[in-house]
Amino acid sequence: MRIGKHRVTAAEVAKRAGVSQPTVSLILSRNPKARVATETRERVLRIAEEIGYRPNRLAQGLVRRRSFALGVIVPGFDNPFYTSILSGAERVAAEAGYAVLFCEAGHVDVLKHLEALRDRQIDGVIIAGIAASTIPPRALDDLNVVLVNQPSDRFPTVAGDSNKAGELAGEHLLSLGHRRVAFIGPANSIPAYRFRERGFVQTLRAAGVSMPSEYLRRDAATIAGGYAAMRALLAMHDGPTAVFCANDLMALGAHKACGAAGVQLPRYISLIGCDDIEMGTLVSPELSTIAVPQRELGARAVRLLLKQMDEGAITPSSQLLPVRLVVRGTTGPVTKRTGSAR
Amino acid sequence: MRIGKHRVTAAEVAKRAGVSQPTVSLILSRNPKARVATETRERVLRIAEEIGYRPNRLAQGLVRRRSFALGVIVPGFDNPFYTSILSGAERVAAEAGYAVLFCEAGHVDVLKHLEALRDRQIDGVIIAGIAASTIPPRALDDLNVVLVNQPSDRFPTVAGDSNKAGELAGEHLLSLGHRRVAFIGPANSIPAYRFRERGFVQTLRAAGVSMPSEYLRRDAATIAGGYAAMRALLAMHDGPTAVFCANDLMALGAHKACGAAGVQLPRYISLIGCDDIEMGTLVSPELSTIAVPQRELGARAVRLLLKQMDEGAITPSSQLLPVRLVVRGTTGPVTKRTGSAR
DNA sequence: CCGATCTGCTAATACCTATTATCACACAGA
DNA sequence: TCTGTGTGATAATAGGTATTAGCAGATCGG
Repeated sequence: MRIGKHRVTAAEVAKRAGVSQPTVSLILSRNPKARVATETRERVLRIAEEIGYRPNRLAQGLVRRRSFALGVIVPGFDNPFYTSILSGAERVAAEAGYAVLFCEAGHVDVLKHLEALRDRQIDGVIIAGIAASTIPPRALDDLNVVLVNQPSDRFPTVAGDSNKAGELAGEHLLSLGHRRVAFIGPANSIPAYRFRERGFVQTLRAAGVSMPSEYLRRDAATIAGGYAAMRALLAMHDGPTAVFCANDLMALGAHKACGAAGVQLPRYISLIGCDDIEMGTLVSPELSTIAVPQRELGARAVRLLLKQMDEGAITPSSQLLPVRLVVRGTTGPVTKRTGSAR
Repeated sequence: MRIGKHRVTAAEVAKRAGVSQPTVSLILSRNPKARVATETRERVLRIAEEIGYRPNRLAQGLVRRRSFALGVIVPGFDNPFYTSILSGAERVAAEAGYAVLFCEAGHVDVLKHLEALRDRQIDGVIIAGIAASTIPPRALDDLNVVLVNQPSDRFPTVAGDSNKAGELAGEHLLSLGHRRVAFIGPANSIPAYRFRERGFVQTLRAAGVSMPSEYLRRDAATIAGGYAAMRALLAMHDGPTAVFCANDLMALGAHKACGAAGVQLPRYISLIGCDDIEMGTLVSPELSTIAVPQRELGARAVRLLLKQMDEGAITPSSQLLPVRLVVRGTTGPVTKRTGSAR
């Protein structure tokens, strides 16, 4: 095993400065209770700087029972939505001197990840895109947790307003005159997707539009899933004139299915997604969607976690971030033809 | 500051088992040199299991001078290429019991990241997408480093065969009859991009095709960069009939620029990228590209790192992974018209 | 001149594990 | 009985920091 060269320790700084190690520690940790002569402080700081002393965070963590590291658990990297969250989280964490231990569920069981994080005396965990209800409650005992995009009465949460997202999508399609409207969502749904669906369906119902059960398609929350679901809708005799997808990835799959079937968007079908990932602007026509502030979700989750740790209180607060309708090219007024354009 | 409940320590296991803490440590760490009575071993293991003992990795790291954590530094998450690498790396690392500290350059300076990793007694670092030559050599002293997608005589590397990628792209375009061929690449280039460019240009030259300097466009390695570069090419009087982009992100930007300008692909222009990210299959026509095994790059980088650490030797080996031409919809035979289709 | 208070620092210890040296003991051989 | 040899455990310590209690000396009030 390769071992790095001799590390500079606080004891070494102490020796050179002619003081004791605790004095160095007191000065470096800027403990306000510490009374240190200005002259001594400056000498120690100078020497520490000179020989490049940096406290060993492992030793620090051991004695302070704090590792200055956070864990972020996401379902996977296939969906840019989560990588953006991660990106936002890492920025804030790094600025605050925290490391981010990143865990992809799916590769390794979530429980294993949680155990590994616990072994590292992790200071807090952010869970995004995984339903907390699927995690045994005691696996999260004594852990600082912040959930992203799902409600909880046990942990603080940061979420985009999923219900509102569904409403906006519904209102938008209704305002364009659509009445035969379908929904494509994932099979075993995490809370955010359920809310999007609910807000959508309720908005339709409030307008007197009901969604037949065969308009409700469930498949994997991936491009392929959206593709398959849209194919099924296109194959119907009385297909919808508009489709709302639970996330942009599925919407892009649906977009592709329309392209493959020669169904023009938005002429024959209006399509709207949710998330606002960059990929949506690459396809033609560009994807209409509901924008969710992904980076901001990650950034706020970390801030909330840090705050929670400092205060020591688990205040199940929940932040709901606003979402925004983004009209691009895949939604348009309903046409007089039948929805099925095959 | 919130502190977790009493942690189960080795000392506690020892007390309950009626042995000393070192005995527990010897048994749990499966030290082969340790001679322990079978009866004692089983008792200790049973009790450890019962009360849920797990060694504190910070304490372990302190004494063993090893943290069982790796750092991965990537330029950012905008490019799925790097998230795939990260994903591959995380899988292998997690299976081997290593944590992945993930660092996004750009947010925080690379040197800051490296210092932070060092403070955590990191066991090794994987650097992807950042030219090692831009990092002060001594910032990497005494660090186990593996570079991804760039050559080095100092560190082991894992890379896709970038030169070959350029050659494949060149051969493909030549075989379709193209002679007016352009290249779009990033401005300040990391090595992989330079090799792609070189392989491409040399292949053309070997076939007697030279690339005029105005066909060589440089811009940011993003969608926007590719878009701008392609716009410039489209605006030319004698534009190219085929374009090779240094990565898929730029190619997708170029794709979009063609769409916006009403230039049909591949009828008026053939377009080929490099990387093979999933987004390439979403656009229509789908993007032809050179596939680089991204997950495999990440996975191998970790394996190489682990091997290097175990052996204690810095053997600057380099693995070159094969790349593959993927013909989709954006490349086709050259037509008789002039390349400029505006 | 004596206790009280303050100042600036250090001794001692905790955090939790891994590792080396050593010890008590039993047993075999001479 | 004494020496030698395993066997199975432990004592002691290291690893690098933070923290609490306390100490020596100075200053001060009475």
